[in-house]
Amino acid sequence: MPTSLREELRQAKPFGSIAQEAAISVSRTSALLDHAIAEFLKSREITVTQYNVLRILRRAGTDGLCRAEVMERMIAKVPDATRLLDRLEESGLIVRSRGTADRRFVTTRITDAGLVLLDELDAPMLDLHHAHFALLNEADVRTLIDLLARVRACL
Amino acid sequence: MPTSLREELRQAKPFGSIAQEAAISVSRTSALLDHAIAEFLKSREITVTQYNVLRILRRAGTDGLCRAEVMERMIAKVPDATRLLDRLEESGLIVRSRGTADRRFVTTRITDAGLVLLDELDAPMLDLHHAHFALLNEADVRTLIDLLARVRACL
DNA sequence: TGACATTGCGTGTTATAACACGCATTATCC
DNA sequence: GGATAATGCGTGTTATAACACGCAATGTCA
Repeated sequence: MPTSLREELRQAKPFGSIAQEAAISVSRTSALLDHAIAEFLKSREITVTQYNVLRILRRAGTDGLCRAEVMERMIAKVPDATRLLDRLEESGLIVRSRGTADRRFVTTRITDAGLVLLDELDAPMLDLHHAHFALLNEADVRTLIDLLARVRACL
Repeated sequence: MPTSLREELRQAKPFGSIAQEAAISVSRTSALLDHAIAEFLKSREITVTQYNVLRILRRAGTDGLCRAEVMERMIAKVPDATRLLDRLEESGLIVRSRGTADRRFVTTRITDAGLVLLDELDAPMLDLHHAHFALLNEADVRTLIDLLARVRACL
């Protein structure tokens, strides 16, 4: 039997409603998952946000993406995109070049160094993800994914 | 049919594994839920983190809690607790007083102003939570809570 | 009872997030 | 085709997060 959320958060009284408990469950679980990922990525001198940007740019391939396209693919909203990309460029993991057709666009691409870093992280990250969901069988995981998608449908 | 995570994040290729898709689903859903809550609380000049502290202190009652006790009840880890409480004290929503028995402890209590603010927020917050899970019936919500608890069990 | 470790909290500093604004470039409309 | 608006991005500034360190109070043990 897994520990209850009330025990985890040392709550004496029950939640005000089941919807509230569900909302806090999602936040709490996400915080723990993200924290575990962040701790692992810290060993490679990279944040979760930076890691997600690199994954987006690897998917984009040699064409790259402009600033706004990268951001709309992010899991969480990032208002200060410019300086997030600045830091990745300083680290040599991405390069930027102003567009030729429309000079307002700045195309961002992942570098070889960025690709090497991501490739090294792929296996351990998959292991982490599998470990985090090890107590659920595949049907449970699919149910979870489906339920969460239905929550997002009205957001 | 709810939109798929791949569409939301504009991903052409499928996920590397179902565990990865589940992890990203949790993060994405949490980010959207938290963002909606944050936007609402912004109208009352308060952040989600501050709101959670106030709720913890309201539960604690007149005895209050020391800094560390508040933090272990938080949903997400907060390293800079002192100045978070500083800001709440400056806003007049909490008060702090150094302990008499053990002068290392600083007891934090919610003020009347803090209680009034929370009471005003209770109904709209419950409405928000119910709206966010409106597409799920009660059995679905309980399933979601249970699945997430099982994920946290090995974290 | 005095030296040492432990606990709880505050402070200083750096990095990042958040917000508003401004500049350059392109599209639109008369 | 020139004024105006819209778009995409960068910059300046303030607020908050994150990290390491230090101080004061208490516990521990010879």
